[in-house]
Amino acid sequence: MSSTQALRPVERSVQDQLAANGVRFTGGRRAVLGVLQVADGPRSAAELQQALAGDVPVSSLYRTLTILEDCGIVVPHHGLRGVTRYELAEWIRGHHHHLVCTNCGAVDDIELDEDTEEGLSKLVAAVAENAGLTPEGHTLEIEGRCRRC
Amino acid sequence: MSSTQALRPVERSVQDQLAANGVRFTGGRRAVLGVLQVADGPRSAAELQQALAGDVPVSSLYRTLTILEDCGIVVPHHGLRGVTRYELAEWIRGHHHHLVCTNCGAVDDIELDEDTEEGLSKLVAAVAENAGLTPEGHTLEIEGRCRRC
DNA sequence: TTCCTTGCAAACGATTTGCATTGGA
DNA sequence: TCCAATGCAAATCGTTTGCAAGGAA
Repeated sequence: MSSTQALRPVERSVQDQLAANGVRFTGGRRAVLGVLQVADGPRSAAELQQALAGDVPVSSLYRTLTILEDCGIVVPHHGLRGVTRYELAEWIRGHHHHLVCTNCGAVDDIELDEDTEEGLSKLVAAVAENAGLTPEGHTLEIEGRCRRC
Repeated sequence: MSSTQALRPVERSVQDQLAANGVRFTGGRRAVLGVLQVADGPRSAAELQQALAGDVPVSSLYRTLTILEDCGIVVPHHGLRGVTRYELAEWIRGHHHHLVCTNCGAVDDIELDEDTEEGLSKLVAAVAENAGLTPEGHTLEIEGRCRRC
């Protein structure tokens, strides 16, 4: 079957982005992308491996993640205990922030309402200018105990 | 000589805090504290080792950092490539945020003015409550190219 | 003397890399 | 066919831990 035909818009954009870098959109990469698309927060290589039924070697996972990061499809998030978790880039997933559990390290996405986010952006711009630096982005993390902890 | 007499206020508080945990304020711990006091951003174990002239074993450094963290003297910051950097806790260093260079990974401290910080705190409280989580803290990171990059 | 602290080396967990094989355009 | 992609195993890197020696109260 022609997988090109069945592509959803996001996958189409990703495929284009990969193609622009001379990289193929293979089954393994598609699978990782699929998990990240339905995830409610960043995922580590180990978590991805589990989500993918466990028969994917870690080396391939890390290579996939590195490629996707280089192509601007995913971004890394460095959380508790040196574990790196990945999530879809902002142009795919939208801008958002994180709730980080200080106990178990779980990370959940949150979106701020428009007014709040606009206020935050202005704040960031002002502070960055003050520091003589061009802001490329910002991250707000709120720390606390998640419901399970 | 009596080192107790020469203690600056910060060191006095730290000593008290350590004593409350049944922990001594030894030379090694004093040295690490000294480096962090003059640092303009979080420092990793490797960076501390270099700053300390290199003759301190890493295991001791990590143990020192763990102890200081347990006693609430320093807090960890997880940055690029899974490296953990430590900085003095807020009650010593004051509440602040970070400028992170997207190119070289350097982290600089920044302080927001009072109004801005108050606005941010309210925002955090509102968002956290909305998410059913008690906020214990927040981190705002502004990303961009630092002056050198 | 009694613990706390330190040093050294081995152990660990996350991530990376070399190399041979597989697979798609 | 040709080069990217994958699997496996070994290597690396940051960090942790067991154990014996050193030190302060």
